[in-house]
Amino acid sequence: MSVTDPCELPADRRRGSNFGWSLGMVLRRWHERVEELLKDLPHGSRGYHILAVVVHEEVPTQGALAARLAIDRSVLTYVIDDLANAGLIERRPDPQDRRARRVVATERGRQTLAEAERRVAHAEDHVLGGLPEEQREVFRDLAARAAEAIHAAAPATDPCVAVQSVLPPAD
Amino acid sequence: MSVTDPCELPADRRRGSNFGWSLGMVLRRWHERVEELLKDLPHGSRGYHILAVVVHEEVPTQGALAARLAIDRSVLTYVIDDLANAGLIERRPDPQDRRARRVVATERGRQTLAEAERRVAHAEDHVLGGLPEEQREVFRDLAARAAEAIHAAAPATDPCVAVQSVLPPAD
DNA sequence: CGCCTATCGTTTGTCAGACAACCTATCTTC
DNA sequence: GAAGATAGGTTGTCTGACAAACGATAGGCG
Repeated sequence: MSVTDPCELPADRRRGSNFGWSLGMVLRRWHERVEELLKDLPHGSRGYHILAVVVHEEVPTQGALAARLAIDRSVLTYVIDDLANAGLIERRPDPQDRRARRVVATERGRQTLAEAERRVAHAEDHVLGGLPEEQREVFRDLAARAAEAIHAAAPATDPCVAVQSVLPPAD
Repeated sequence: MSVTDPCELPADRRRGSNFGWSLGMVLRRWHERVEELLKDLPHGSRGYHILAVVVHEEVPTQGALAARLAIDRSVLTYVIDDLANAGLIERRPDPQDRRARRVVATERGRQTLAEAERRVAHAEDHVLGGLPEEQREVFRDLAARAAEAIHAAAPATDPCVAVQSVLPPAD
């Protein structure tokens, strides 16, 4: 096993952009940790995100919630079911529109979220352990702002990308 | 779990740490874009990452490659198959160990990667369009370093996490 | 009012990717 | 050379994402 040490590559640039890989790596680890921590929160990190939005933001309907989190409506259905069964949120009929359901947090839900957030914050520090303290905050902040911007510009459509082969023409 | 958290969280994070969501958001968009751009590179971003490592780093064997990218060996098998079929890399028997295969890039593979990297870099700027120019580089850099650290500390095991319910005791 | 279309939430089915288990060929050790 | 370890490959299972269809209700319009 004589591996040329990968650390001897000084030029970051030479290795090309491994941004996608890096993000995937960090996210995967985040997921592992959080999923472990929130084992008995219904649907783990999924449930966590949803609960967080329900508690912290005033999101009128399930549809709006799906839009806010950029997840599929059909997913919301059963996650909310289970969060409701766990007594963390409630699904109430909207008096103005009987098609819609308003999702509100229970007190238990609020408590649970608070505890979950403590744990997740801790886990995140662990995940970002490779970065010095102050840079973690920077990273988190940049991620949040990048994500927010992406989410705002939701339609992923960008007609200006001319789809053309990466491959050089066959000789 | 005594909780006067030593690291008093800034009010910013009271809104809940949506770090995981943010990362997911950015990564998802990255994926969409890149997958589109590299449509005819076998296995898209997957093939891209593998090709990048094969070209830029001296990775001895398939197993080492899998370890480097932290992906499953069984995935490598067919991705490499297809990259090889596309004439981008070659799988050569290792003269020292006939079990092992050395994976080397072809000239065509190198050209293809160069083109792919151009496109991906462009796409990434687009994905990070919500951040001002100089912060994008910071973000990329932090991501890379965080990921590298995570990858170095590969075993996700952390015995210090006491698995305990997030939910408050049922009344 | 009766009809038409859009929207909300839900259900169902399909598909791809992740991962474990197993297999064969080869190397290493004793 | 027999036993166990390791490289690569194959197979099967399971999960999660997503599309499509559905019932219920709202709003517009004749």
